[in-house]
Amino acid sequence: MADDIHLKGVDFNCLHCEKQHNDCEKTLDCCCKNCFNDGSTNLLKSLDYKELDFLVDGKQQIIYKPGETIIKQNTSSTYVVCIRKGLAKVYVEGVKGKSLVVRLIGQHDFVTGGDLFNGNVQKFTISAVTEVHCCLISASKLSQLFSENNRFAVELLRHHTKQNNDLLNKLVVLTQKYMPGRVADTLLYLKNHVFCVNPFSVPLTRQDLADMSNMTKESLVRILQQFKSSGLIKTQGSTFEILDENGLQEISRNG
Amino acid sequence: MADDIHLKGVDFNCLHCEKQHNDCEKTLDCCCKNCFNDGSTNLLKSLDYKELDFLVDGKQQIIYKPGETIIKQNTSSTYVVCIRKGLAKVYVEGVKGKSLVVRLIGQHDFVTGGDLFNGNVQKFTISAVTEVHCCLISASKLSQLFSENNRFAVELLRHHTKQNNDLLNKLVVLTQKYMPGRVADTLLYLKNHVFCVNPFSVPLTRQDLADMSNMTKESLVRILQQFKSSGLIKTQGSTFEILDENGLQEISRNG
DNA sequence: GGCTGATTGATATATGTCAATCTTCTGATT
DNA sequence: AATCAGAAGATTGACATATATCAATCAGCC
Repeated sequence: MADDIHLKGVDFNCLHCEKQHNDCEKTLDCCCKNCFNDGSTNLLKSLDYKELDFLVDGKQQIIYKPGETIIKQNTSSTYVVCIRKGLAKVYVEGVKGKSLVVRLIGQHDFVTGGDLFNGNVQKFTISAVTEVHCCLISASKLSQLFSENNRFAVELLRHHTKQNNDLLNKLVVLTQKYMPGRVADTLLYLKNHVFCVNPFSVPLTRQDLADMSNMTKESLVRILQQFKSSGLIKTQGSTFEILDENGLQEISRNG
Repeated sequence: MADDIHLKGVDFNCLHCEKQHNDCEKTLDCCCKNCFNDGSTNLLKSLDYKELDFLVDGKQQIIYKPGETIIKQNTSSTYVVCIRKGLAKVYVEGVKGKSLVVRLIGQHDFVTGGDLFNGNVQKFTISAVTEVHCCLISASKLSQLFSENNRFAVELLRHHTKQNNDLLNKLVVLTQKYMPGRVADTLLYLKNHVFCVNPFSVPLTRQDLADMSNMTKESLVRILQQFKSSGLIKTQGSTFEILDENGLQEISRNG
């Protein structure tokens, strides 16, 4: 989720805000061109400035309050969402009222999938955990770029492929590991892929963490207590500290 | 998996076999141009003959015996596989020796995903259930087509999006439904998406069916017995007949 | 006839459910 | 700013149950 980007070309004033481009690049906070940077795929790098301008022209910048729904499962949407600020959860509303949190998205994450090119409905819900500033970009603009720049199409396919692989992995983790292994995976995911610092503060409820690990909140709490008394982690309210990452990885491996 | 296709253009002799094009189209058995027909996305239809020729030129046609591995998880591969004949299973080799069958592929199915554009390794294994005739096509050819034909890139993205949605659905089914619901889903999948006839013969072991439903073979057998005595299905060895599809769907819904 | 796979049964266990208590946060009131 | 009340979330415990495991028998098939 956090990755430095290198814009090609010379310095210029950002067309979408009053700052200098250098400021935009530094803060990664305002200029929407920075939205198209995904830690793993970096969709941005295959587009030049002209193409970026085309893409971000007419985008909508929206602010959501904690708890608000950004995209609702089973409604159709032809937007690509990219997060400028804040944390949101992507989850599937399953059977018997249960939810399954598939991933967390934060600054510069990019969400396609669901509908987009399918004409069907979204297969997941995205809702704001903290206040979220994000941009909505029309999907049709993406496809228009494909013929001009086939590297961009390949990047987008890469992005989808990665999501696919992540889902396959989640499928195995959630169905074949015991609870301690699943909680260990969730904790390692939070530390290494979402917050990227060690004592980290999680703006999620235990229920959310349980929905990420496919178990009840009671079970999650019990496993956390076990980890605490084994000296693997330290928790204080919503603050978590990983004390023994190797230990957690061991537990993750053994399922 | 079964879908009629309509090739555009006038009749012609197939360039890749000795038959007339009309025969190829009818039997869907020989001409590799028919490989690029996926029941749901129909990748073929966005390509013209020149582009198809480019794509299938230099493809490899291979035959695999039952049980043979076509693509092995954790090895890299830059091929797209399309099945000309036979049945294969796509599965993930998970933890503690467990396998999870993600989907079955048959005639005219198209498998991307895994590596392809990622430079990484495949995240799943494909192995032949019956004798499989398939074509391997170099992935780099696909990306070369993107700039000439952006509809093709969109179709490929659709294909990926559909796979993504299927995986999300499988995630919910396997984690949130009880065993009867999961077995019902597996049976309905076999009848409606794989074999498409009612009394159907399944060349899979009970272990395979259990791996599709995320349970042990013993549990699977027990559920099947329950379904039999409830009059929902009839089984005789590897032959299954769905007697009460609505009943199965009801069980699927209630988890 | 022996091997592989299918079925059935008895038992163990991981995990969920339900209920009670405890903690933390929030927001209104003074 | 301090206090308090209420609510929402977190934790703990006792119990229920879905599902796996292990072992034995049965059936089909080169």
